[in-house]
Amino acid sequence: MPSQPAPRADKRAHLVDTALRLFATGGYHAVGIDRVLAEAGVAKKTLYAHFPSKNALIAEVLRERDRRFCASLAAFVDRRSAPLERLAAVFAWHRQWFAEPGFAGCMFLNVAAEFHGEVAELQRLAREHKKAVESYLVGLLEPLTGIDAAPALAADFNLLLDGAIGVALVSGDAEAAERAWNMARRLLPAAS
Amino acid sequence: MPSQPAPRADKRAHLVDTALRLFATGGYHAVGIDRVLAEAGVAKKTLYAHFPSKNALIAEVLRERDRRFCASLAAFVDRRSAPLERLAAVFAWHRQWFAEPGFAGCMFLNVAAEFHGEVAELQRLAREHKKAVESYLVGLLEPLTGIDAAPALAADFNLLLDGAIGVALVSGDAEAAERAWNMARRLLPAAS
DNA sequence: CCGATAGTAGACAAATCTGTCTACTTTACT
DNA sequence: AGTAAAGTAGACAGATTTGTCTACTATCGG
Repeated sequence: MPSQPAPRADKRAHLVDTALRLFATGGYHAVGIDRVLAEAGVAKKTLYAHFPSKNALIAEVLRERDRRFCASLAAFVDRRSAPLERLAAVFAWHRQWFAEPGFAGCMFLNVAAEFHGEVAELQRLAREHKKAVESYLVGLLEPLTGIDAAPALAADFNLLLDGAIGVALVSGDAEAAERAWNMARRLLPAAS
Repeated sequence: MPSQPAPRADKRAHLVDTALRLFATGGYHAVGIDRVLAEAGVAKKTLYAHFPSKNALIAEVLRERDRRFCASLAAFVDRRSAPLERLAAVFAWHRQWFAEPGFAGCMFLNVAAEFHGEVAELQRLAREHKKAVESYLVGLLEPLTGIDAAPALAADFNLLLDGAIGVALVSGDAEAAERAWNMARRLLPAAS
């Protein structure tokens, strides 16, 4: 079998990894292609061999960010077994995230803020990510609230998480995650 | 009396007004100085006679946005007299805002997302705006919850509003404001 | 009426941005 | 070993960015 016809695909991953880090902490417009290339140690031609444009790179960065976000969150949650603790872990995970040194908000909220509407693909990726988080919350809520009440509460909790992100971004206060969790607990039907 | 030594100060206001509109719907990096000047019908030299840099213009835009935001919200709230209705009006005002055609999120959250940390002045203005909103919420909550419980609930409600802004921005759903208000009601100590 | 002030129009500088292209080098599979 | 794919370095084009500067014009107070 011909195995891989494109064996140099690790450069692409490194490029996306570097771009992810720089865009996350520096913003999409403020960080230029040349900066990403210099930091990654990759030639400009290689970038445009893998992606047709900067926006296409940003789109791939968002897809990668979504993968890492979901994987990291799920791993953190799966260290707990009790349903209420698993739900609490979502907020605790956010709290850790906010306290990271280079925290600069949610890449999906930020992309919506910077490109809002102009680039439909990026807007779509942002919407899909938030939808994925909400669906994940539904699964965590079902054991606690039953299958009927879970979707509405998941939307509520999703809003709480976005609110915590906004507060943490502007005020720099990682405790926003705890504030959101305290509100979430009070909104649960009949738990401690 | 010498009345006004600088009678041509209305150009400045027009400049800020145009910049406010364009930055709000187009983003800070994406909208260039030339675009603002063309739209305002003002010469470049006039801009730099009033402001030392683009960032200084952005700072003034944020100050103006804070003034208008607070004035518009207060006027909307003051049409009600019952404390609970006045509080509900805050969320209803946000709902109207989200449904406006060019809605593109909160200019203060967005400035934090685009410049996060680099430009200390802009970050400070964002933080102060959110603090002002929270203080306003304290005043609305005191008649409902007493003077002791109000500050903590105001911080909670502020987080709810930021969450609604985030959800509305990404999903385009103005109903996020109602969702936030329904959560807020459930968090009030002893109201309907 | 006249001079100072504030404005316009727009050229210009210097940097920076995305994206293309040429020439050379490394890598890997057969 | 040799060939084809993939990467590097970097010049280059063309547009766009912020900010400065020159020359001209309108307006207003005294």
